[in-house]
Amino acid sequence: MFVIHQIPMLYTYDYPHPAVTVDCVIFGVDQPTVLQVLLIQRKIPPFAGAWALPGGFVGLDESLDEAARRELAEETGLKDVFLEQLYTFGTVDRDPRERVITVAYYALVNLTEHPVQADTDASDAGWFPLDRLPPLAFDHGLILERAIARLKGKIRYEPIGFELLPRRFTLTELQKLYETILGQPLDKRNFRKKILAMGLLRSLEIFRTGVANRAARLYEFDLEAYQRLKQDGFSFEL
Amino acid sequence: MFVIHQIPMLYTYDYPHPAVTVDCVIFGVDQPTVLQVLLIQRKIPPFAGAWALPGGFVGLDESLDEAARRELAEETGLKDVFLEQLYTFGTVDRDPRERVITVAYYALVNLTEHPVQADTDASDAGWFPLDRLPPLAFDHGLILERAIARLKGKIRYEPIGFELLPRRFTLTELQKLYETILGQPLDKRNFRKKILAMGLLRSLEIFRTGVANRAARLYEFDLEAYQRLKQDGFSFEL
DNA sequence: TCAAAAGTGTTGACGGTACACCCATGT
DNA sequence: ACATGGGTGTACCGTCAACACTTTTGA
Repeated sequence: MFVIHQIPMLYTYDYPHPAVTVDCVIFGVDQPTVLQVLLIQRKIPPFAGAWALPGGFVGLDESLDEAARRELAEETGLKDVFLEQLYTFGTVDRDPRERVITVAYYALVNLTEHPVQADTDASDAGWFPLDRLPPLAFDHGLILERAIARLKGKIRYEPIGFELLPRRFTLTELQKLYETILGQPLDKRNFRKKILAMGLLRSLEIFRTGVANRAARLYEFDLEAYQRLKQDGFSFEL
Repeated sequence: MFVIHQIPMLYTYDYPHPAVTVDCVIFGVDQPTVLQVLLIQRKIPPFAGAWALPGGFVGLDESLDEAARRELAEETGLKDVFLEQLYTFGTVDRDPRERVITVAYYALVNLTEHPVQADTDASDAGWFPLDRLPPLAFDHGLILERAIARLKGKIRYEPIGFELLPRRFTLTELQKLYETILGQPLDKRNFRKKILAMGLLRSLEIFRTGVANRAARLYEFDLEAYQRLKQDGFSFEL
């Protein structure tokens, strides 16, 4: 049985109409700093039981960005996060059912301030560290790979790493984050010098106490300062 | 009248199906170095008479990349060029007829070796310098802006500028190209030092003669050398 | 011989990297 | 007192930017 959905009144053109979905690669970190991705377990075929990126079909009355934000909220409860278009995947046989074109987005989330609800549709959701991934449905492994590459590239010259941390963080936490994403150790003194010299961090008179060592000073990312500097052709580097 | 086109047999899902197109931003240069874009004049509404990016609908049996290459060949005769996905545009009212999602690509072309045929469909095509653009149909102005930004960014850290030049070129031609794309003058001695030090250029024993000044040495881009270096974690810079 | 572009080196400033020790805190 | 992570400065080196004159060629 064919169901024709929402054909607009003006539609008089003999053009193909594929299905279009948005999928979201959602990165988060927890302590100790491990990069993780949010996956959802499929309940229905194809790939029933396999894990997949959260996502869904794009409505005719919503933009791609809106669709991505809606799906994100519906399936994980996340709102107001850093979200950016990644790439559009459109090979012919991505989905065994019919031709599906997928616009992939990626999002950065800090787990402490945006707790992720297991999704509303009663399918399982879970965080997976990048080195312990289950087999993924469709070509989602490919999408994830591309998202990781983008994250690694972008984090060097745009201050997006802060999205993954709680609003207040220590310099060591920030450094650990960079080390996990870039996959290489960084020199502590050089890292601090560089990041502080940029003038993007507000240093607070608050310290992380209750640990079995010297209390660490907390910092906040100073968005206004960043926007001011960016206008004068300032470039964030490493 | 509704025309339902190529509904696949497996199609039993009640999901919206927008139209999907690919559009191509094709950059070229001519002498003296001016960056130009290829545009096509529309014959039919909407936006009849206005200029637009070449492009067209994506078939259900071809990938997005294939569709972009096909449209490029059909409308301009160009083949085997540097082509890369740019961004996907999906706001709701981009096209007054119906919901259309457009996957934009950009291409770099050297005019001397790939002469562009006025397209086959008997509509006019033409090159426009970036500072003398006609009003563009749909949101093609937006797409073009994004393509320019991408080109400016990418040319600094990937050796794609060579795609715009003939196979053999002088260092001054290369420098002029970078100056136009980046929109700033570069120091001649520093530019030569840097670009030659990378070891990506094969220096030839051929000279550009017949000009009213000293003959300039010609160079070729050495693709093999680049691929070798890239594997060892080499990074092209400016 | 003139005009027009090709070609070529040096220096100083700056930023990046390498590197080791003392301090504060809780157990 | 000890274990754990917090916090700090310097010296060397390489890279980038600034800068001007001589050479070749055709008109």
